[in-house]
Amino acid sequence: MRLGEGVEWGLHCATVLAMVPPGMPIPANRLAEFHGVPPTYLAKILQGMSAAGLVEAVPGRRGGYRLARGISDITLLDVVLAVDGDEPAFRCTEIRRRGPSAVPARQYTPVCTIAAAMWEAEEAWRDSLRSITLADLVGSLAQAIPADAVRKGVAWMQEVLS
Amino acid sequence: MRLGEGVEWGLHCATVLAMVPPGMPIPANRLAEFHGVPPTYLAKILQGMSAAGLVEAVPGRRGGYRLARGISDITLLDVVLAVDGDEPAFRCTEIRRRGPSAVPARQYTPVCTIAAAMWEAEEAWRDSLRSITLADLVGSLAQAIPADAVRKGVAWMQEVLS
DNA sequence: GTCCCTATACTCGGATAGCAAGTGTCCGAGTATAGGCGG
DNA sequence: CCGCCTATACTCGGACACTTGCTATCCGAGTATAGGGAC
Repeated sequence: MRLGEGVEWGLHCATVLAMVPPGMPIPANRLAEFHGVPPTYLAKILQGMSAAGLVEAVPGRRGGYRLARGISDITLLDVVLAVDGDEPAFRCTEIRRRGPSAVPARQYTPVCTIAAAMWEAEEAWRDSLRSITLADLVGSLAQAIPADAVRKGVAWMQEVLS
Repeated sequence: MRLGEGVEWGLHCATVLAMVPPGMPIPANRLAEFHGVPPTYLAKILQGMSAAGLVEAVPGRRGGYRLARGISDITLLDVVLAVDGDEPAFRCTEIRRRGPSAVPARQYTPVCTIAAAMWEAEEAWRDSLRSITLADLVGSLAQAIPADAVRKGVAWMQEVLS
């Protein structure tokens, strides 16, 4: 199982957007520089988050991206699904109905037992991600980020957005 | 997030191996026919399960694959990790240490807060899969599989393995 | 001094290549079996 | 009739193509801003 590389970027960008003054848009270019990632590809990630209604794009000169909802109304699951897609990880192709033991379709249970177990596990994963909001993350990070890093980050932001 | 196609096949094969008389080897070719999947690719999947110590390969004429452990000692997580690999889905590339806010490495917490949250969710997923054994699956399937399908499957097995 | 207009520079958005990994396939090495042969 | 030997057919295992989707990039459409000019 593999999660796209962009998920990490999307999460970090959402965190940054949750830390700056609310309503203040930040260009994708600046977010890319801030994280040291390819600007053009990060733009694609942010487009996905915009399409999912997580962030809203502000066009024009002083434009950029800003959160579309409050930091308590955005969960980690929202970001992950927006970036990576909301298709289930386990794909059931109903192979139980194929081969020499196949019987008419109406005799089968609606969902395959194996698939049910796999999807239940996925639901546990989703529940865990759903239980953490950007607000929680900001709270934890306030303790975790080195003071010097905060200082340098704030200074850089104020400089490039002047 | 996407799980490989072979995971489904591996799970169904493990289930079949858990239902036949213990110690009885079944060739990969028969398992492929039984499930209606490409034989050559399924062989690759079973090789992975063999390398992981889940099933053991019996060479020679009446050979095939059989479970290497009791059906109560094999969990869904074992099968999934054997087929799909045990790398974590979320890959942290430590982008927090890059860009203009970077500070010396010793000032950072050992693990990124975001990565910790993601990995905790993965652990919930693993816990859910770990809690279900092949024995549990066999018990559930005994109720779920149509009686006609069982009859046809057993008859086919006895015929091709004669 | 104030208002309006225009040109600009910057932003997002979608369409376009490159590449790695999953998907699918093949052939060779090895072994238990089945049959035949000799005793 | 019994035991041994050989040839066979079947098995797994690893090495080899192909396709999908992730990764990365570019250029065009649209807009808020900044400056200049007119009143």
